[in-house]
Amino acid sequence: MKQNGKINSVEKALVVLMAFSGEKSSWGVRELSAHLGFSPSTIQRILRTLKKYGFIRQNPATKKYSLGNIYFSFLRSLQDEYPVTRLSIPYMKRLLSGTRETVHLNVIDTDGLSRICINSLESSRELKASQAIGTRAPLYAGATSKCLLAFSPEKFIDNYMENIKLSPLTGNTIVKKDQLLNELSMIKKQGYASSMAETTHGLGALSVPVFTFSNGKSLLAGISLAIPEIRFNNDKHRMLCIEQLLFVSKEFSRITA
Amino acid sequence: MKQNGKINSVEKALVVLMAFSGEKSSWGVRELSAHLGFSPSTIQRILRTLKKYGFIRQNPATKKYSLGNIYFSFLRSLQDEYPVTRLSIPYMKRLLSGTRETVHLNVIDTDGLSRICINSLESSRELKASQAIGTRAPLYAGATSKCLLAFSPEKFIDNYMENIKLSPLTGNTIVKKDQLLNELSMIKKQGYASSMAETTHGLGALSVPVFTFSNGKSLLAGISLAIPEIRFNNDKHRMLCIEQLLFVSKEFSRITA
DNA sequence: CACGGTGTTTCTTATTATGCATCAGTTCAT
DNA sequence: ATGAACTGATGCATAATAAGAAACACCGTG
Repeated sequence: MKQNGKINSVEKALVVLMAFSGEKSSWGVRELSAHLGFSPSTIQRILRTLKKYGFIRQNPATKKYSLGNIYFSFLRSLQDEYPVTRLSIPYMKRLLSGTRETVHLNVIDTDGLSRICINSLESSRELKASQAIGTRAPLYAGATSKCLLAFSPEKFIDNYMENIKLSPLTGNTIVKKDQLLNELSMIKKQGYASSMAETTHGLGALSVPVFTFSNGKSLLAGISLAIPEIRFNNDKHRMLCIEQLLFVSKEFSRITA
Repeated sequence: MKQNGKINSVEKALVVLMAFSGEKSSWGVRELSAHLGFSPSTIQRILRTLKKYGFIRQNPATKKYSLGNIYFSFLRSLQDEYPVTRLSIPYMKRLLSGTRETVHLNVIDTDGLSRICINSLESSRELKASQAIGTRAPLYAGATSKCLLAFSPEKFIDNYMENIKLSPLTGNTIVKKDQLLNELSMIKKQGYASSMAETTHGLGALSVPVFTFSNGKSLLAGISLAIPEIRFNNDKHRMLCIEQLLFVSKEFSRITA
């Protein structure tokens, strides 16, 4: 995780901050110093500043640092940023009770290269897919990604396809561009996207788009079901899921029309 | 909002970042410069760096800056920080369906001076209280705050009472320390806290504590119902709410025992 | 009691953040 | 059209400050 190249103090602070978003949520000064390759004194000073503003906290007993409460304040503003989060809640609930599968809401990330999960309702079944808020995946793999891509403006798709390299995440990931383009046009025709184990082994997914019509039709987000393979392969169950998704996709558009 | 006194570059970046968590979620360079009192070039450079790491985004059309998607990644770590978030979900759902009032989960903030809302399920009624995630309130006003304070360790309460000044938020806010102390001991006796319009006009609240027993009994969070005055004054409804809260408080403690 | 481990601080130097002035667009009223 | 008044973005010289080595203070432990 060593950083190389010139990097200014603000960047260092952000890198330090991001270290708390990964697998490890609690760090000591020297530990983090070793991990990031900045000197302990630098790390210590950055941590002190971050602490001062509530971005991280320090356990008084163990002296270790972990994430602070300030992020809860940002969440509220993010929901302003994505009104779709609020609007989609009733539909997601209906899907959860109607299919008993994990429902999640995704948007194309600002980078234009990945989708990011911005809301999730988990199935109450014993065997279920989990899809945590904040999860990212490349925009070419998985039903949700393909769905978002398929219903994006043509020039976005063209630009994306030109610049992307399709590296496989599993054996099922689509790696040929013409195959992906074919899939996209099919998705657009049938109104939903489907995938099996394109990002994660044993996990299938179904996804539909939701639109806004405030100034011209434009894609807001994708609503998806994440379904364990064993249930995904049950044709009757999968059909039921697809039906409900298509219904939600249509209903949602009525609201935002 | 002018900043005075010495402030280093990292601090400036954090102040800039925090400007996006408030009422205004979208800023231009000079606009933010005027608001914070930093020079436009400084603001511009900080914004560029924040953008580079995904903390903020820039609208390509309007050139304005707003919050980025990175915060969703922090959410997962925050849930590690507060396992109570996950644990309390089924109980909160039960309360919502049982009372049809807005349910929210709160913890004492790191500063030891306020409570912060870390989860919320909104009532589906037409007239309802809203309690957004990230909301803060001083630890002396409102049912939730009083509840959290009442069930904190004695030395914490003592220290708090010594240093705090009770400024009224509404006409109903408790401003006398001995009166507050009396309330606290009563809350501890009856197992729940109650308030009417102590922080917001027309809004009542009921709150119970949830504990962990992992190493000695200690307060984890407060679960609360936010209830519009008209329904709060209905004795039968209020009693029902209190009953259900007390039940949840007891049940939760069985889980963490 | 010394050792190895924390987090934290001091101090000097060299790095780098700063703000002025300027550039490069956009918008809008003339 | 044209120019004025915005906007965001940047090059440059200088002054402010971030950085790193080393030391300090503290805490358990062998």
